[in-house]
Amino acid sequence: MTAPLDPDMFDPLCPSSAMPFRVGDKWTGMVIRCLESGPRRFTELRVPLRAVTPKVLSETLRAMERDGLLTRTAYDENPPRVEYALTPLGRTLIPLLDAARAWSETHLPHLLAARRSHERDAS
Amino acid sequence: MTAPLDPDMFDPLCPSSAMPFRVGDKWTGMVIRCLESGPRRFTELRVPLRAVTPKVLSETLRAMERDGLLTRTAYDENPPRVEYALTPLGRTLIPLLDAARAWSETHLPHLLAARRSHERDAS
DNA sequence: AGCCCCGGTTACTTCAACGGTATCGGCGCT
DNA sequence: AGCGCCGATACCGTTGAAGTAACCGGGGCT
Repeated sequence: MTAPLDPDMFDPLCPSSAMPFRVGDKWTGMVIRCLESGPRRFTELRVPLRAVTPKVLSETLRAMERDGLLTRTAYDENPPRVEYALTPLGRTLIPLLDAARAWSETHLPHLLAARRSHERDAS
Repeated sequence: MTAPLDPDMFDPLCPSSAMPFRVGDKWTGMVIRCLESGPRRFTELRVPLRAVTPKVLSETLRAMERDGLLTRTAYDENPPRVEYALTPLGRTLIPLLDAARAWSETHLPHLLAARRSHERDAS
């Protein structure tokens, strides 16, 4: 068992939504970050990703499974238990996420400043 | 003047549309690649990006200008001339595009293979 | 009986991105 | 006069991702 996920891992105030790049669908990158440290259950993923409705999360997970980025393992227990785990292929995306994060830390403020100054022009 | 752009720089058969990441809007990454070697005119950009309608291209360019990724310079000549050039900020995205391309060359075939095998399951 | 848990699904709606076609203004060329 | 060039813009339609809200089944607990 790995440590619990921080509910504020993806602060709504985090400007990641303004990042000029994306891995897969809107939430794919965050799912990878959540699974980086080990397999997680559906409900466990919903904690840091509480902004994502179950429908969208399950769509995202099924798309990632289809693309071989993660595996879905259902255990025939009660209550039901399903675990999602990154595949080696999924893990190859982690360096890209790291690069994206590093870019954001360095350059995103410039981009946002440019955007704001254009908003001022328009007003 | 830089060398003319290859009309097949973005082959429609190129699986870039299946890439699991994106920089900005759909065409932002390709615009950066087009401007990497120097400023380009609107019509010049339309050659390799002939799959993009002028409307969408101009939207993309204006969004990038707003975000400080490129500059738009209009010369008061006849016929009109407008040049787009990457800013230093825009150039900082090039290493990310390189990383994305390297990932695709190495791993995209695996992803596409996984996707195809799932299609087989569904059929 | 009634409620909770887990891991979703279903139906409906909203919204922005994307795309297609047509058109514009100013000038020069023939 | 008519056409073409350049760099767009206007109008409209399509698409697909995302969001909202409600619900499901099977078992266990009280």
